Amino acid sequence: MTLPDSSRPATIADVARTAGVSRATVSRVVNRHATVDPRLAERVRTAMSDLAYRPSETARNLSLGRTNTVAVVVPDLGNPMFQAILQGATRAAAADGYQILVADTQEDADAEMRIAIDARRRCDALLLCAPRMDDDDLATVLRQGGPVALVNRPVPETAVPQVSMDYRHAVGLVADHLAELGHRRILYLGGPIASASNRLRLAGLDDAARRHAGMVIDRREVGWSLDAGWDVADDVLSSDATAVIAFNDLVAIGLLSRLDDLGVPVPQRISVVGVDDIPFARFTRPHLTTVSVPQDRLGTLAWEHVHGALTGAPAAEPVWLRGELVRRHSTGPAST
Amino acid sequence: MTLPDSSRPATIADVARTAGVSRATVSRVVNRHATVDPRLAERVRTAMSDLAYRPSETARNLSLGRTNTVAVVVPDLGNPMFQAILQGATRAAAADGYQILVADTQEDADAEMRIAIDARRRCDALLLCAPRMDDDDLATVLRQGGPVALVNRPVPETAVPQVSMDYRHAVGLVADHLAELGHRRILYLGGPIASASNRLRLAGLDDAARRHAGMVIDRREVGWSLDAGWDVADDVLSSDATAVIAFNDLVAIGLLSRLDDLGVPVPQRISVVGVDDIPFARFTRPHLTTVSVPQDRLGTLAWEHVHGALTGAPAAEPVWLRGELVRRHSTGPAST
DNA sequence: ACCCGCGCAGAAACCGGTTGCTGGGTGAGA
DNA sequence: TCTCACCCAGCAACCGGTTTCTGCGCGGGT
Repeated sequence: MTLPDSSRPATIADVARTAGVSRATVSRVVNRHATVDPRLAERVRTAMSDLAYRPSETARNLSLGRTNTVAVVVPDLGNPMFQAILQGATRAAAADGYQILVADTQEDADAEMRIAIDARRRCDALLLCAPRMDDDDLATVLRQGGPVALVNRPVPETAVPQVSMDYRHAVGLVADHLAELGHRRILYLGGPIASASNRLRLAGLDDAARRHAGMVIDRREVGWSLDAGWDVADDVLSSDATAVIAFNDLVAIGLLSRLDDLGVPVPQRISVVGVDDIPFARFTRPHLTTVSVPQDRLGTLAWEHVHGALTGAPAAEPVWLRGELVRRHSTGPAST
Repeated sequence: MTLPDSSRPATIADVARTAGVSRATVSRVVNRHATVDPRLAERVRTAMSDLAYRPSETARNLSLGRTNTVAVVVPDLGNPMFQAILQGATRAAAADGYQILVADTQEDADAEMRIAIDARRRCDALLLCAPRMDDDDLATVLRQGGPVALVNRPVPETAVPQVSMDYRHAVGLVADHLAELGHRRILYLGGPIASASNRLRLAGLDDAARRHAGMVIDRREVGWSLDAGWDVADDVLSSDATAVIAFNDLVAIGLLSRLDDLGVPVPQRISVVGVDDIPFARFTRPHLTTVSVPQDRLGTLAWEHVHGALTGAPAAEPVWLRGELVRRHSTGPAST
């Protein structure tokens, strides 16, 4: 009997030879298939541990036509929103025995399709987070086949699983809150114009303007980051708005910080409200009024949809998640 | 000629049959190997695009014995530190044509070894971030073979690539800064006692106490989160410390927020300093004095080490990254 | 005693690529 | 014109598993 070279990882053939059985039998023992004679099984097991045998994932991927891996494609790994989704998806997938391949498109809408298709080829399914690509490209990706779930990118077809935050509703909540406090001149600091979630927010603002007579909502496009909020502070002060709705908590926090530096009292002079309720929102000065957005739920739900599709469950209906207003201290009665 | 079933993705055999050549030739065309007759190559290329052929990654993984994928194992995907490392590694790896498989051990030191070995089996290399496992388990993982890089977990063997933040040095910087401001009674709010980076900080504190006559550094174990900082505020105030060194910026920010709520003036009554210089540190009230830690550089460097190992470069020496003091407004002269 | 059926293990095909080796065809040189 | 060499494409083996199918052996029933 030729001893297997100990420098090379043991293969199923090594185990079979050592145990004096066929590869098929080793495979059956490993996968607890069918019935194998207990004594044979025992011989196989000792051979496996003697050789420190670990089945090759690569080989079984090919043989089974399945990788137990799912790709998550995000526009920017530095964005807390996508970090939360990634975390939710990773943990949920791990509980079902799946691994996550992560791809960061770095906000490049053109590269996005290529990256998504590439990632898809090594994985059983695809989780697209707020894809920036246009509808045509998205359709191309969907046509590649294999289960795909969309997060925060609603599309008309209901056949593809989708999970989205209802930002339209969320923005409505904060607008109503501000209206109740007597605000009529409101400034919206928008995020990436191309993003679907920004369009939803804009729709929510339109709804609100319709609901509340006399409400005027001016708009600026600033971005989604702390710095964006900081940079826009002077602009905000030179407007006649009594309240600001920020694209998200990051923008709101950046703005709050700058206003504080300038000695502007919030909410007495101006009210500021965010969206997302990220952990930091509770630790600002003043504490930020915002809308809770269960971001990790987005990831978890998206995983459940994909997992359902992988296990042959019927296609799930699109899901819209709604947040709740979190009243803290950055909003107050209108100053005039 | 039997038409390939269009519902099933085309394989290399389908392309070969359609183009009237052997699979070997198709493979050579795809990989631009050797010289292929231009007319044949053209026939193959049209066949490929007709059939929308995409080579199976799974199959080439098996054939080439390589997956072009690297596993990143982190204790907690919710921790900004690891998010930054992951981002750095992902982008650097993508630039070299590699993908990242991410695994979250959820701070479970026992499961960590299993997760790491599992992830390793599907990947070409392993990036372990601040592993919580003990030295024996770590040695077991390293013994599995394949390139491994350690981030923020120094080990004596220099053979294994490692990249670590020099928290010992960082803590020394803030301690010196506080000493200069006249502080002698200092409170350290420590993180997870098991973590290597906490031990480094403790060593840094010992160094500092030795350097500065009369300096007394008391210690509390509180954790690493915003809430941890918030919860410990009363305890801090009841101590006689004039300055606090927080485990990281999160703890510092949580503490600052609570102190602000309590009306405690910072830095007049007490100085607070963090470590990491996360983006939020610039937006607190008062702006947080801290030590810059290029967290994404950790990820980038770790990738470079792993990539070097994968391409047969000689083992790189362990790297220690040093930060710089970032003076902002949460520190001031000692109050007594 | 003979036959049938069943249970278990192995032979072999398969997953979809890559690659060493071989042989045929062509061109050049003598 | 004959020979030799070289270039290119195909055959077949291989990567390391899984699974179908087959055949052997044993037990029970008549």
